[in-house]
Order: sequence, then C-alpha cells, then structure tokens
Amino acid sequence: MDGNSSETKEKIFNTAIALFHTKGYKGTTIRAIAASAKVNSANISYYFNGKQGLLEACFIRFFEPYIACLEEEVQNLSEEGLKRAAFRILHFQSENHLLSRFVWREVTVDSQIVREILSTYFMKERYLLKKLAKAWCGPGIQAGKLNFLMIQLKSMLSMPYLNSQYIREVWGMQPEEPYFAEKYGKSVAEWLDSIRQNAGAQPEPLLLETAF
Amino acid sequence: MDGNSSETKEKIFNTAIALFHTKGYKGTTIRAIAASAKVNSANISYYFNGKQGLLEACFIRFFEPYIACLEEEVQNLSEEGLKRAAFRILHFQSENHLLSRFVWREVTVDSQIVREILSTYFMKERYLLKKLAKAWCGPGIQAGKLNFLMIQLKSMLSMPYLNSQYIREVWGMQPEEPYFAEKYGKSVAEWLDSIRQNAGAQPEPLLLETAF
Amino acid sequence: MDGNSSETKEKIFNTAIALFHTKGYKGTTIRAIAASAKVNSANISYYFNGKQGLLEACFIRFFEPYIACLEEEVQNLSEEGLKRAAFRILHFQSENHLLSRFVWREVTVDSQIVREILSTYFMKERYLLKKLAKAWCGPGIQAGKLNFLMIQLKSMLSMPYLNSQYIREVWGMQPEEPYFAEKYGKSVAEWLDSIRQNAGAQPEPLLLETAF
Amino acid sequence: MDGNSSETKEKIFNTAIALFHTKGYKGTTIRAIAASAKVNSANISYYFNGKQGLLEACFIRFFEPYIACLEEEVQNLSEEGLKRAAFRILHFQSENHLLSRFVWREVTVDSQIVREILSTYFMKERYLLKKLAKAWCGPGIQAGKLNFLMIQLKSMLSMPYLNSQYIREVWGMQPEEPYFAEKYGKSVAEWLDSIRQNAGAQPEPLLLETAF
DNA sequence: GATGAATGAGCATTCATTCAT
DNA sequence: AATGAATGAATGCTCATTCAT
Repeated sequence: MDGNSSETKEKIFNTAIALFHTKGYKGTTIRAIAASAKVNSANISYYFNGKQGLLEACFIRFFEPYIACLEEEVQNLSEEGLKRAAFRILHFQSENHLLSRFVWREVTVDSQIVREILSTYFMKERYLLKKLAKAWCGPGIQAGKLNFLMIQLKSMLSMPYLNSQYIREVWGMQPEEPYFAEKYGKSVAEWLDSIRQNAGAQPEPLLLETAF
Repeated sequence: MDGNSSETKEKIFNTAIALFHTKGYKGTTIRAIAASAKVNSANISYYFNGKQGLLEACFIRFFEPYIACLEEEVQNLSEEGLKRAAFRILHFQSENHLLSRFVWREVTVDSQIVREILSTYFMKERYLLKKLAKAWCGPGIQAGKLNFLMIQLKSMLSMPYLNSQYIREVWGMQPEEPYFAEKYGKSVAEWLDSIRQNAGAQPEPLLLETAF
Repeated sequence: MDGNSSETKEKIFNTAIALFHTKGYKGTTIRAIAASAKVNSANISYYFNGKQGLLEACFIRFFEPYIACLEEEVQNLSEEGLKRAAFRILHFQSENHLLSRFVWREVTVDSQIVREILSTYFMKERYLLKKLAKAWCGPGIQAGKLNFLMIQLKSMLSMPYLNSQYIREVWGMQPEEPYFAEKYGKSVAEWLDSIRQNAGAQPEPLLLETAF
Repeated sequence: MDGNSSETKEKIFNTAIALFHTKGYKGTTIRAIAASAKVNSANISYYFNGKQGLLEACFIRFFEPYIACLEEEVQNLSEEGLKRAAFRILHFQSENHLLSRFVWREVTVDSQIVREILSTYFMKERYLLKKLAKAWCGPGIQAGKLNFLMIQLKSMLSMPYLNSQYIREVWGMQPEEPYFAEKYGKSVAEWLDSIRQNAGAQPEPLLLETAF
C-alpha cells in the first residue's frame, strides 16, 4: 500500500505469524513460509533481512503497539490511566491473538536474539507501568506493594495467551473473540478496584489462595 | 543400574532435559547434548533411537509417573483421593521442574510426534481424573460442573511451570524449592474444599472474577 | 558523452574496475558495484548485459587500446616501431593501472569467458608483435630468436602489474605514478637495443639484465 | 594414515589445491571439490571446518614448511644459511607448485581472512630473513641495503609462481620440473654472491641482473 | 558399549538476472 | 533512462543418522 510495505511483504508477515504460532520459530522453515504465502523464498531475505529479521519484525509488531498503549496513557496521565491501558492491551492482544500467543511463548526460550530485542522493551514497560500504577494507587503506596501490583497485572495480561487452552476450556470462549477482551478486562478492572480499596492493608503474597 | 540403563544413558537423558528446557526441542542439537554430556553423539541414537526417541522418552518419563499418581489413587479409591493425587502431582513436578516446564511448553507446539504420544496419556488422564473428581464431589454432581472442576484443576497443576516467572516473582519462591509443592498444594486443597461446599450451587463460569 | 554512453554507465564502469581490482571478479557482487556507484543494480544488466558483460567490457577497454598501440605502429611501420609501441603500452597501463593489474591477474584464472575473449586478442597481439619485432631485428632474424624476444617483451610489459608490490618495494615507486612508465620504459628500451646489437649471437636467457 | 589425517581428508585437500589453483578460491565451490574428490560435501566442513577452514589449511600447509626452511637455517646459523634457505624454499615450492601458485596469487586479493592469516607468517618471515641476511652480508651491512636484499630475494622466490607462464615460455621449463629448482636456484645463488662482493658499494636497483 | 567417519537431506541465504512501470 | 519488486538457481553449511570397527 504505502511506500514502506507491499502486498508481498504483508503476505509473508501474516503467514509467518501463523506458522510461528503453530510450529514455533525453530520449527518453521523459510521455505514453508514462502510456500504457504505463495511467494519466492528469497523475498523473505529481501524484505525482512533473513529469518531472524522476520522474528524481530514479529517482536516489534507486538511490542511497539503494546508499549504505545502504556505510553499514551502516561502522556495524558490520570488516575484511571492504568485501567484504560490494561483494557487497550487486552484488546490489542485479542485482535492479534496468534502473534500474542507466539511472542509470549517464544519469550520463554533462551536465545541471544530474544534477549537482545526484549531487554529494551521490558525496560520501557517497567518504567511506564510504574508511572501508571503510582497514579492509580496514589503517591503513598509502598514500594513492595507497587511491585506486586505490577507483576500481577502483567501476568494477568499475558496469561490468556500462555494458557489459551485454559481460557478456552474454562471460560468457554476464545481469546480471539471480540468480546473476550471486554469480559476479561472487566475482571481485571474489578481486581484493580479491589487493590485500591485496601491499598493500605497488608500486601498478600499468596496470590492464588483467593485466586481459585 | 539394571540391564537396560547405563551411566551413559542417564547422562544423556539428564543433559537432554536441561537443554530442551533452556533451548527448546528444535533449538537443541544432538551434538550439543552429546558434547554437554561428554559422550559420543552416536550413543543417543543407540540408546534412544534418535532425537525423536529422546523426546518420547522425556514425555514418558514425565507422564508415566504423572498418570501413576492418579492411577494409584483410583485403585484405592476414597473421597480424599483427588486431593492426594493433586499433592502427589505437585510434588512430582516440583522434583522434576525442568522436565515439567519443558513438557508443558512443548505441548503447545503442533507436531506429529507430540500429538501421537500425548493422545494416549490425555485419554487416560481424563478417565482417571473423572473417577477421582466424582468420588470427591459425590455421585450427584452435574456433568458440566464436573468438567469445569477437572479443567480448572488441570490448569492449576501445570500453571506454575508454564508461567514459572509469574510464580517466581509473585510468590517469591521457585517452583523447584521443596516446600513450594506444600504451599501451593495447600492453596489448591483449599480451593477443592470450597468447590465441594457449594457443589449444589450454580457453577461459576467466570473463573477470574473472584480469582484476583 | 555520445549516444551509447551515459554518466551512469561510466560510473558503473569505473566503480567496477576498482572493485574487481580489490576483491577480484568473483569476489565482487553486482550489488556491491551498484551500491558503490550509487546506481540501481538493474542498470548494470541494462548497460552491460550482466556481470559477465561488465567483465568483457573491462577486457575490451584494456585490450582495445593495447592492441591499438601495436596496430598503429604496424600501419606506419618503421624500425623503431617496436620500441615506440612498448612505450605507448607502458604509458597506457600506467594510466589505467587498476584495470591493468586486474586484467593481468584475472587472466591467470581458468574460465570459459576469459578464454573466449582473450583468444582473439592474443592472436592479434601475436601477429602485430611479430611484424614489429621483425622490423626491429631485421628480416634475417631466426624464428626461435624472434619468438624469444616477443615473449620476453610481453612479460616485461605486464610484470609491473602482476608483481606490483615488487615494483613498489624494490624500485621505490608506484606503477601508477606518471614517470614510472618513462623510467621503466627506458630500461625496456635499453634491453631492446642490446637485443639488436647481438642479434646474431647466442640468445641470452637472462632477461632482465639491463632492465632495471 | 596417522591419527590426525585420513584418506578422505587428504583427498579433499589435494583436490582443493588443484581446483583453487585453476578456478581461484571464490570460483571453486565446496560441491565441486567434493564431486571431484568423490566424497560427500559435508566432509569438508567435518574435516576443515568449512570452506574458509580449507583455505586456511592451504595457507598453513604452504607457510608452515616455508617458514621452517628459514627457521632451521636460523637455528644452526652460518654464513651460508641464507643461500641454503633459498634453495630449500625453491625446492619446496617446486614440489608444491600448484599450492605455491595459488597462494601467491590469492595473496593479491583483498579479504579479511587472507590478511589475518598472513600477518603472522609475514612477521615471522621478516624476522628470520633478516637474521639470515645479516649473517650472509656480515654485521657491517647498512640497514637500507639489508632491506633491499630481503625484498629482492623474496620477490625472486615467488616470481616463478606468479609469472609461471613467463618461466615456462622464456626458460623453456616448467616450475614443477625437479631440476627447475636447481637451475633457478643457481641463478639466485650467483646473484647472492654478487651482492656480497660489492656489499659496500652503492645499492643497485637492478634486481634480476644475474638472475637469469 | 562405544566411537569416529561418513552421509544425504534440508537449511538459510546470496546472487545475477528479469520485468513491469 | 531508471527503478524496485521478484525470481530461481546455486552456495556454504548444519544436522540427525548410519555404519564399520
């Protein structure tokens, strides 16, 4: 369409996400992507600078909007920013559920490239999330409590894609359905509310005690 | 030890689990395992009938005791059998956390071999779990409620290894620490108790609503 | 300049010579030339009909003037023609030292194209050189002696570019410096003189005797 | 034969030298070597750690004995050491004329690997040659004169392989014939003698004076 | 039981070239 | 005249596996 992307490039990219999701990065060959996208395999190197470049593009495609969800809420900082950011991330992931699932799974594999790309994004994420969390809980929040909130929230946001089968079977819905983000988001929002209420109380380290 | 296992075989197997866990199955080469275990790479084919055989051995090493935990409780069936099986599985996984994490992750990747091996175990698991769950809830339990219980329980048991970073950061403990199984098991047990109490009530489809 | 050459063509050609000289023909890619010349790589096929065509163009650019040096002296044949031709060739090579060095080196590599292109030029060269040599030595010269002279002369003319490091270190001058051709040419001329003097004597196997 | 070399390895190596000599390093493919040596192409990576490793092996096979010729004469240092070293180098090159020709030609191409490997050998060569040259000329020799002698000698030793066609046509003999080294060596020796005679005189820029 | 040599299939990638614009 | 997209052949290489010893 525009100058920087072509139909071929888009076809490659979408096919790659689907195959990476199904077979994993290492289990997917350049040729399989090319065949499935019905393009010449040399185009992958042409457009993405190799298979690794394609992986990087996937990570960028995921983390750039992901970070943007946080960034925009930080720029117009308000008390409700954290809640809104969570909703936006859930919607974004739901709309890109294959990519989300692939990225969150691949992150658990130890490899040079994954570590390199992610470190930057994780630093940004931590910084932005902290700002939003502070605005949500008020300035008097304890440091430990804040950390706990951030980690929990982060876990809740990625969980539907790491344990998608879980969501599928237990909730009886798919993470890619449009109203999933709404429904799941509501649960997250309620949890956030409950956090703020007893913001002064003793932090509970046992998440799952009341969890299930 | 006995006739069919040797020191070399054991070295290969343990090294393989560690590397599979870190680099993934596809990301680990036969030669890397051989080098790390300081054995000749031909031994892997000799002892395990190829790389795929090594993967199968991993699955067997995991699912055989896993199923046994359920089977033994089914054989001496009692009301508390489900609870005890859950505890045993958690302990087993904690003692084999690298293997557990690797297996639960690799299960999400679509491949011929994984599907073939797993189908048998999953059928067995479903059958045994159902027996135990029925004994726990009583014979009057609704079919839908039973399914829901089973799926939730299964999720809770694998979760620490799929989201190990989550457990690590939120609970402040490692899934491989010996008392992790105890502590986490207690949470699971409490949840099981709560299930039985309102066994007649309307089943809640929204797990996470009260979850967090 | 004229209809069949453009600025782009010239840029490509000069860049190609420089890269061929440094990296060799096989070691230089079409894209490297295009990038270095800041033109689109398709232009190379457009103007030179492919990489091989570019190589042919290099050979032509070298051998056409090279042969012309001999041809013109043959057309106005005189006793001193050989000497003058040698001088002209040395000057031409000095002015195109990158091209000369590249061509003389590439000639030692066995490949279809090189053989095809060169055979024609080498036949012409042999014919013209013989005429000039005969005029220089007189008609009574022995056939063997004549051959010997021709081969020696040819070697002397290409040597500064095959062993350019030699010339650089031993003579303390670069073959591309403008007065190199003068100086080196004088040595060659002296050697030619000595040849003629004892044209009847036993051929001397010591080629470079007075050359330096 | 011995532990470190196998028949296959030797076949690959000899074939590689022949093909590198004919087609050049870049112009020779791994597959061409394998086919010509009638071995599987994977063996090349197995034995030589890739094509570049094969090139390195060629350089090592050439420069190791080459340096040894100098080293041994330096260890039992005598006045005649330089002369004897020159003879040994000429014999070694004559016996390995394909390798010699290939190495001396490839040295003129600019590439990372060539530069890396050679720098070490060239440093050694310079150091050893200097010792031998000093012993030949006596301690009173001027520094400039010494340098000049070294460079000239080095040039004379490699020349038959850089301009092999020259030797072939002018001398009427092949550099690989067994008596070539003898004959050419005698010329070099005579030149060395003449150098010593007028060791105090003005250095002559005319290298090959008595060489042929 | 254990090893090193050897293999063939398959991998990502590079490259010169073509073609529509 | 000039370009960017696209291609297919070929390249160096990796890998799991086999086999004789």
